[in-house]
Formats: sequence, C-alpha cells, structure tokens
Amino acid sequence: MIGLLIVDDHPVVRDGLRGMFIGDDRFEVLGEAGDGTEALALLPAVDPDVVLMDLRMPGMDGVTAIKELRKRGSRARVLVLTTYDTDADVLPAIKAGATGYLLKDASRQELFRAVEAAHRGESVLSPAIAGRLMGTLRSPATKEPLSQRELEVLALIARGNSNKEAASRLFISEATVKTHLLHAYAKLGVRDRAAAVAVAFERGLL
Amino acid sequence: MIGLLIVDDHPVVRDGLRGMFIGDDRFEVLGEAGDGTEALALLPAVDPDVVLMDLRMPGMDGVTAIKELRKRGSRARVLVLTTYDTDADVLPAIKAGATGYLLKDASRQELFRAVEAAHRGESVLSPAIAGRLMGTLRSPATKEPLSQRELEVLALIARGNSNKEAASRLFISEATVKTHLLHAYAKLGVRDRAAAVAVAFERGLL
DNA sequence: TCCGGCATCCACCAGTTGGTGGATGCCCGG
DNA sequence: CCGGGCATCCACCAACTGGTGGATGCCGGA
Repeated sequence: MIGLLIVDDHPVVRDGLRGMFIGDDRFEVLGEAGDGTEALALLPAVDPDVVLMDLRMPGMDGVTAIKELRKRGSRARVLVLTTYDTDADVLPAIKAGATGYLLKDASRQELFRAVEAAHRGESVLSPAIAGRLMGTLRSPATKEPLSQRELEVLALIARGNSNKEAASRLFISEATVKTHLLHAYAKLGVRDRAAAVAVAFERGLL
Repeated sequence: MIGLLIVDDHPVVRDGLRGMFIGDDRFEVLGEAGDGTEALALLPAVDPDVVLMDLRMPGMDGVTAIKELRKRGSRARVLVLTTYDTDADVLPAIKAGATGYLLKDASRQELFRAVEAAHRGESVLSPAIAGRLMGTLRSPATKEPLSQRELEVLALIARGNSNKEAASRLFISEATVKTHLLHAYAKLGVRDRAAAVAVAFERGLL
C-alpha cells in the first residue's frame, strides 16, 4: 500500500487524482494540499511514500517545495505531475530532486505505474520529457542550461520589459539583470535579446 | 437534473469533474470525451443540457467544437472550463458561442453554480475573465497580420541582426528597417524587439 | 482622380543596450 | 581551505534602439 500526498492548486485535479486512486487497494491517498506550504505542513502528519506534485502554483511553487522536502530529509519520493514540459520547468524540478516527471495527459495506468516506480526509487519520465532530455544530452556542450535566474530574467525580457523594468520586478539592480542577460546570451550563443528570445523559444525554454 | 457532457483531454481532469458531480443529484454526467470530435460524435446519443468544454486539446479544439455545436443547432449550453485566461483563448470561445467561461481553479461550489446558471442560459464568467474582458473592451486588441516585409525584417532581427545589419542584408536603409519594425511592434502590441520575437513565436509567425 | 496600403527613406534625440573590466558574498563539494 | 558556480553589484562608454514627425512613389480599387 503506497501512501500518497496530492499537491495541486486546482480542486478539479486534486479530486480527479483522488478519484483515480481510491478504487485501487495498492494506493491510499493520505492527504491533499493546494500549494507547497500546505504540503510541507502536512508532511509530518501524513508521512507519504510518494508526493504527487504540481509545479506552478500560487504561494510556494513545486520546485521550492521539492527542495524543502529534500532539505528536511523527507523519505517521500516526488513525482511531478504537470501540464508543462518546457526545459524551464523540467530541469529545475529534476535538479531539485524529483524522482519522476509526468504530464497530466498520462493515462490512469501510466500514472499508477509511475507512482509504483517512483516508490521503488526508480526514475520515471513521460516519453515526451525523456525524448527532450535525451536530445539535450546529445547536443554539444555549447548548450549549457540557463540558471534559474537567467531564465527568469529572459522571460521578463520576452514580455517586453527593459532591463530597468525587469530589475524593478525582481528587486535587483539593472546591473544584475544585465549580467544575467549577458550570461544567457553567451550560453545561447547569441548577441542580443531578440535572438536570445528566439533561441529560447526554439529550445522550449520559453 | 442537469445532464452533463465532459470534454477534456486530461483523464485526471475528466475523473475529477465526474467525481465532483457524482454525489450531487442536481447533476448527471451523461458522457465524457477527450476532444471535440469525440464530443460531437457523442452529442446526439447523450443529448446533454450543459457541455463542460476544455479549449486546448489535440485533435479538434474547444473553439472549433463549440462552433460546430452551434452549427448543428444543438440545445446544449457550453461552459468553457480551462486553465487559460488569455484574450487569445477567451475571445474566440465567447465569439464561438460559449455561454460561460470558468477557470479550473474554480471551487466545487463555483462550478456547480456556473453549471446551473449556464443551464438557465445565463452568461457566466470567472471574476478574472470578467475583469480582463472589461479591460479589452476599453482598448480593442489589434491582431492585424504583418506584411511580408515586416515579417522578413522580424525574422532577421530574431536571428540577432541589428537594424543596420538587417538593412544591409535586405539592401535597404536602416530607417526603412526601423519603420517596418515599428509597424510590426504596433500590430503585435509590443514595445520592443524581444517582445515582438516572443509574440511572433507564440503566434507561429516565426 | 483620389485614397489606402505598402515600401522606401530622412533627421533628430533621449533612452537603452551590450561590452568591458572589475568587485563581493554565499553555498557546496572535493 | 579552495575553487567553481551562482547571484549580486559598480562604472564607463560606444553603439544601438525606439519615438516622433515628417517625406515620396507605386499599385490597385472605387
């Protein structure tokens, strides 16, 4: 019997997941949370084997929650279950310590298999993500991943923010924004913001 | 008793929705579909009062399905239930004939109220969408297509060319490049090249 | 003929960007 | 402890960008 904690900001999704596992005696849903903070608060009480974790949630997001879980030395495995498959979403989650990464289009059977595999400590990736990661690994070393901060800055620039505006939004100086950008340009092999945005889109970073 | 048809490509979400309505005798889930085509095929057999429709689905998307429903003169009301609240998603759905538009973060009670209102033929909008529509009506969206030349210039900019370099490549003056760019910015509703590139990618122009 | 859309072009100027060459501090792993 | 990576920050400056307010010419349709 695998104990689960479901973390997702959408009530519909939480209900759907609970409903999926309820009729199967291999699994027991021990609790639910709407964001990372709630999940972490529930953790000691419910002590799940596997946490099904969404990434983009208001309040504490999934990556931060995974990091905190790891920091607390929790025994729970984290299976990310999300809509998003961009590198900007996948890599931070995997780096943070997720055991698996599934997209929400997974069938019930796929989901069950993934939970069991995650419980055994096996890595689980949806085929789409696996393909993407394999492509990334095959690519030349020029394809350094952008740091979290670099991605954040780039995302703001893509939304039309000037360096100054991005700085204001991130509560840092314009000089810092520029530094992150220049690092991103170097990693992406471009010379300016427009080209950086283009390459980021082509690589699924944005 | 309101008969429902649930249309969503995510099994989790379909299960979640079915689970939400199952315990309430005001509603009956008559069927489920993974995309527009399936939904339309089910329609005559199940004859729902309200269709809960996702928008972004592989195969036939929600907007197309709504249009087809209206074309067939179906009596069913369509309540859009989706994650996306951008104008690009909301407006086409409403224009296509959706009676309501809800986001997936709606609570169970909100959802039930919305279904009942939609059944009565009342328009339903989540507060976030209502606010956004009000804003849009105050400043109409500009979705003009870019001219061939504007696209050419934008493509070069996306490759990292400065205005000067793009001008050289196209055998025109830098002033002309700038004029095309400024026109493109206006049409895309952005203020700079980075944002223009982003929007162009999002619209499949690049 | 007139008008609108498109392409082309100019000048001026304030603001922004990218490059350069620094710097500090924190965290983590060897 | 040391080194690397990341985040943060500074100053200076040449080049570039975006905004503004013009302009001409061509083509097609009313």
